[in-house]
Amino acid sequence: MSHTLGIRQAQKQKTRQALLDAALGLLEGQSLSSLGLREVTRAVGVAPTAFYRHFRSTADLGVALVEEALGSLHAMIRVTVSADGTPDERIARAVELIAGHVAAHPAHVRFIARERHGGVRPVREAIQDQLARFGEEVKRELAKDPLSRGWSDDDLLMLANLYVDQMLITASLFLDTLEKGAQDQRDEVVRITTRRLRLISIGRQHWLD
Amino acid sequence: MSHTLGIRQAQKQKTRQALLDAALGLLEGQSLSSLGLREVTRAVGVAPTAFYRHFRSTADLGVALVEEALGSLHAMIRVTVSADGTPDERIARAVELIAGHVAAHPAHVRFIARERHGGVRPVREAIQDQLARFGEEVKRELAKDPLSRGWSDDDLLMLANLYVDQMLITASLFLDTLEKGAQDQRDEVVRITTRRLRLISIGRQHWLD
DNA sequence: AATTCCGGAGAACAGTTGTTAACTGCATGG
DNA sequence: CCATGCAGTTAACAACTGTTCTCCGGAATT
Repeated sequence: MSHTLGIRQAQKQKTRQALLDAALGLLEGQSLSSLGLREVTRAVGVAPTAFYRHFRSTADLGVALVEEALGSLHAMIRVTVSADGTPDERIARAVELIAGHVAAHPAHVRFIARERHGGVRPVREAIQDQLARFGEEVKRELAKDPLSRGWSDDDLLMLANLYVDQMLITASLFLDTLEKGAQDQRDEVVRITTRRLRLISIGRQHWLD
Repeated sequence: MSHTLGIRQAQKQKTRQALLDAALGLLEGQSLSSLGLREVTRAVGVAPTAFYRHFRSTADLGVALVEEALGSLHAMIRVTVSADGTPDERIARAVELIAGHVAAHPAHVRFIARERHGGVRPVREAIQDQLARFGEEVKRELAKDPLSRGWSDDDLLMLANLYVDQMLITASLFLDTLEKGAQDQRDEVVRITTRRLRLISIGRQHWLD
C-alpha cells in the first residue's frame, strides 16, 4: 500500500488541495489571468503569505490545475475510442462517457475550455501538451482498429486530433446545458454530437476509396 | 455617400476607436476579465473617467469588440463555403481565406478564441450569438449545393456548425504559427486542415448511403 | 531531550483599481 | 451671438493587489 507520510507533509498537501479547490471554484466566474492570490487564500481562510509555500504565482497554480484536470483522464480516453462494438455503439458510448465526465467534474472542464486559449501562457502550453498526448494516445488506439488498415501514421494522427477537438467541443456544449439544467437541451447535444461523429465515421470508412 | 457627421461626434468616435484598439492590444497578453479600465485609458492617453463616456464597463467594451471582430465577417463566410469548383478547390480556397484573415487581423482572432469560453458572460453570449448566425448562414449556403439534395434541415445545420467549429480551430492554429513566424509550421497547418476538411467532405458525400 | 526545520501568521510597503463629484472648454442649435 | 450640451479633465475616496520581512509553534531529526 501507499507510503504513510508524516502529519507535516499531510497537512501541507491538505492546504495545497484547499487552495486548488478554492481557485477552481473562483474560476467558474472569471479567467485565471484575473485570479488574485489573496482572493484564493481568503477563500481558504489562510494568510496570503501561505500561498507562497505552495505556488510561485497564480499561473503556477493554474499549471497544477491542468495536471489535476487532465492528468487523470488518460485512462478514460482509451475506453472512449476503443474499438469494441459497432460504430454506432462506439459513438453512443463515447458521448455518454463525455456527458458523465462533464457532469462529474464541471469546474475542471470549464477551466480547461476557458484556459486553453486563455491569457496565461504557461497554462496554455500545459494544456496543449496534455492534448497533444491525448492525440497520440487516441492515434495508438485507432491503430488497433481493423478500419485503420492501410492508413498512414500521419492520417491517423489527423483523425485522432479531430476526435480530441470534437471531445472538447462536446464537453463544452454539455457544460452550457448544465448551467441551465434543461434536460431536453442535453438530449439535443447528444443528438447533434452523435450525428457529427457519425459523419466523421463515414468519412473515415471511405477515406481510402 | 455617407452622412457627414459633425466634428463633435467625429472626435468621440475617434477616441472610442482608440479605446477599442488599445484594449485589443492589451488583450493579446491577458483575458478580458483582468482588463482594467484605467489600463485602457492610460494606453490611449486619456483620463480614466473619459472611459465612461463610451462604455459602461470593460465587459461592455468587450461586447463592442465582438461586433468589430465578427460583425464584418459575414460576407467572407459566404465565399468561404460557396459551392463553386471541385471539392478540393473549395477546401483549398477556404483554408486560404482563413489563413489570410488570421494574418490580417490576428488580434481580433485571438480575442474571439480567448473570450469564446472566457470569464465574462455577456461577451461569451455575444460570441455565441454571432457564431450561431454564422451557422445559419453557412447552412443556407450549403443548401444551394447540389450535394445537399435530400438532406434534412437538421442535418444541414449540423454540418454547417461542424464547419464553423473547424474554422475557429483552424484560425487558432494559424494564430499559433504567427507568433513563432515559422513558415513550415504554417504549411503543416494547411496540410492537416485540408485533410480534416477532406474527410468531412467524404463523410458528407456518403451521408445518405 | 535538545535542536533544526518549516508551514503558516502578522504587519507593513507602495502601487493599483473602479467610481463619484465638480470642473472646463468648445462644438452645437436656436 | 448667445445659451445649451457634452466629451474630456482633475482630484479624491476607500478598497484592493503582490511582495517582503519578521516572527511563532510544532513536527522532524539527531
